[in-house]
Amino acid sequence: MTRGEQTRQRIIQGALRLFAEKGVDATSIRDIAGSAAITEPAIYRHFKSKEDLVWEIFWSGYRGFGETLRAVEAQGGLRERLAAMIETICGLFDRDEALFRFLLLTQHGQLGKITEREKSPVQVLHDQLAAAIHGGALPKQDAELATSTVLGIVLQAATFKVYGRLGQPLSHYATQLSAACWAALNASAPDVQPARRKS
Amino acid sequence: MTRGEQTRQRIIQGALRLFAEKGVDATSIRDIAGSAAITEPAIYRHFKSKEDLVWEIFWSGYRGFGETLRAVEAQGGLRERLAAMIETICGLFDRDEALFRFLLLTQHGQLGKITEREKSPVQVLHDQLAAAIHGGALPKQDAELATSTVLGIVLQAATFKVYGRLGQPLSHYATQLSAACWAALNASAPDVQPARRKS
Amino acid sequence: MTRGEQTRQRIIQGALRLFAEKGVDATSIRDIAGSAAITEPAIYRHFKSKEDLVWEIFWSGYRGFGETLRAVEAQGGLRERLAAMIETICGLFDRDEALFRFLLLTQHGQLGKITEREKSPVQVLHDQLAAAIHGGALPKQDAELATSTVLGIVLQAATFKVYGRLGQPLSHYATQLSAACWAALNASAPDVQPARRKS
Amino acid sequence: MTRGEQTRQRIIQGALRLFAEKGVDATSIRDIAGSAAITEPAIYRHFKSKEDLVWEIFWSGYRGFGETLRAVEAQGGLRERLAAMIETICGLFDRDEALFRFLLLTQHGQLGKITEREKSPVQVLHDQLAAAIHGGALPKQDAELATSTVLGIVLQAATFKVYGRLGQPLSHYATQLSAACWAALNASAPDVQPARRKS
DNA sequence: CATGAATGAGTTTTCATTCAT
DNA sequence: AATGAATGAAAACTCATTCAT
Repeated sequence: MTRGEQTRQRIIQGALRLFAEKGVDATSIRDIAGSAAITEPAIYRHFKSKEDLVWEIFWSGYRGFGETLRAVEAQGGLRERLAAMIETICGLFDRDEALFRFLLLTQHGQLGKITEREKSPVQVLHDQLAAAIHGGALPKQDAELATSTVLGIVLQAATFKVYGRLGQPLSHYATQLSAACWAALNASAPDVQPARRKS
Repeated sequence: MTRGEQTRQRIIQGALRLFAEKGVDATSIRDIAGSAAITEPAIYRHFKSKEDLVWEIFWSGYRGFGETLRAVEAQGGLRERLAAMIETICGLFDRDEALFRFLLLTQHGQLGKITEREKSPVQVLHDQLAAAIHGGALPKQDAELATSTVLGIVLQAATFKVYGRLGQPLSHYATQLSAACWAALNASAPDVQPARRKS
Repeated sequence: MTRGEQTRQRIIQGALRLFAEKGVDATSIRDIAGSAAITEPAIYRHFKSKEDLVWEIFWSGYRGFGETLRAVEAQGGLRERLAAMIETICGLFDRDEALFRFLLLTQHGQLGKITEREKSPVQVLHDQLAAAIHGGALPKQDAELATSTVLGIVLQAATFKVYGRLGQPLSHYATQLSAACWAALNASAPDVQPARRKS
Repeated sequence: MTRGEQTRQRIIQGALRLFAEKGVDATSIRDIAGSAAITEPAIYRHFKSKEDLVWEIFWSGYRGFGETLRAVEAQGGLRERLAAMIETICGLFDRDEALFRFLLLTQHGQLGKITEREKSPVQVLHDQLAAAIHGGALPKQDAELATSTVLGIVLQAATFKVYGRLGQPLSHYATQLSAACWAALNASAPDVQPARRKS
């Protein structure tokens, strides 16, 4: 690894930590330079702009996440694949919480820039579920809503973990999360009237 | 409503829209002043600082949200109350998407400032679920995780809606969402081995 | 004159002096702020950007110059009008050498931005000469070249004055300049072979 | 020509083009390096500093210009020599417009550095005219003003050419320019009252 | 002879905020 | 209740230049 590449990595790691802590906008180039023990202009030898730096970190994480998800063994039933995916996600979270937090925080600003739809983790999940619904492995339902549900169950747990509402590493909850997802995906058609609001 | 109060409302509405669109940090006092058709210093007659403005909008929305949730008729079984809550949340989203987006986006920065734990919407939900688990209306499980699951299912749907992945108003999906939540909360203990990852 | 307008004038005067001395690029906003005894950001209350400031000074001077030229009494023969114009130009130079120098230095960067052709001093001169040529008051010749010649004679004298090659105020040379211009405009067709170069 | 010398020439040519286009201050070392297809520090192997590079290009052009002018055959009458000089200048312009533009633009900043007065093109012209005035070949007049007039007529034509106000190569206008110069130099004493300005 | 990496000083510009009116 | 003018601090970024290799 060249000296330049080392510096680049230090910038990325420092930036990632700061972004996860304070958010992108609240992190200045000066902060990042400090965290990588270089001067501010040195950053511009490695990244064209702050925006570029953010995007590079975001996309490499997001795409890497999607690729890891896609690499989950395709054999076994959907139930098993789902469990594997969720376990994978939990593992990624536990291994690099800063990256995860950054992705969660930053998605709103960056999602619009993605053109390559196929490599996004959301899309990987969606395609699996859509295929299962189409193939009869899951009850007929809106594939987008199904994706949202699984994603929500897992990501909200990650968020709770970040805020300290969950005490164990996320992986500890993986089986419970996948059971919850599986149940939600197989929920029978609703037959209940919601209670009325007061007043 | 006095003239001052009218201005104050214009500031809040303008700020809310901008915050939801671009985020708090990317919105300047100048932007807000422009959106309320006043000058920048005039804002300081109504709010002590930008931080104060953000907090005031956040907290009134967050608390109002919690109160609305708590106002859901306490009678009826948990299933019905849950359905009512979810329908309420979906309704709030559809009625004021900007506020909802703002709350979602901003929670990370503001949640730490909340001292009054009991009024938060998360807490309302948590308390209901914890009581149900304790009372046997739901299987034994971690109440925090249960809260996370319900919250995740609903909020992720809202997020999907924001990104245009769901076509209908959120209320349209309310019954499906509460069915999914109910199923997830009643998921039987897991008995499946996840598939192994490739390589 | 309001306080703001006073500041604006101080900025313009300071900037003009610095621009004439060192050129636009070599003059920083900090320099200008210093010369107007205010802080740097205060400039931005009066001008949108440095570019805007430069343009505003340039165009108001350039246009004012054109207007003054156009205001020269239209009666009298061309000879008299030309003399009056040249005297006017010399007077303007002597009255505000910094402005003149700035216009001379800066034209290369700004001339392209001019849309309103009619108010430019060059155009005023051109139109007069073109009319005279067309009307027979001057021998048939390229009007652009005629304009260039008159302009060159006068502006180069101004340049020489700036560099200290001419000792008197420019006005002192006005009659000589206009005699030279008149002669040049009436030059008979050339009948001379240029000498050959050595080697 | 060694490789080093080739690089040096590429730097000079690239810099010259950029300087003529955007001006010296607006051209960065990075721009120049790019235009010569080398890296920035490589420039410092050939020139001590940016200032040095500018000066070297300026002075070699300016001096070469003076020398070329001085090389014009000394025999023949003044009229012929003047015509030859002007034709030479026009030729130089047409052959290397970038150099000419650069000299015109940059003179203001560099002229002060010239110590060797005698080789400058302005001085060559001045000396010829001064001798002619002194020897009676031209009417008595201020030699500086005479120099200014000839210079102005020619250089303004070059400027008009640069701005596209003249359509032909400059050489095409050479005879007309020298006729104009000759006439201007022989202008009889003025005997006209300038018209009065309006109001 | 040339490069990759870095730097100190500086650039223009924006920010949240204050003050006199 | 609101404005015009101003400010201190900081933002992102560029510049000419140097140094080790």
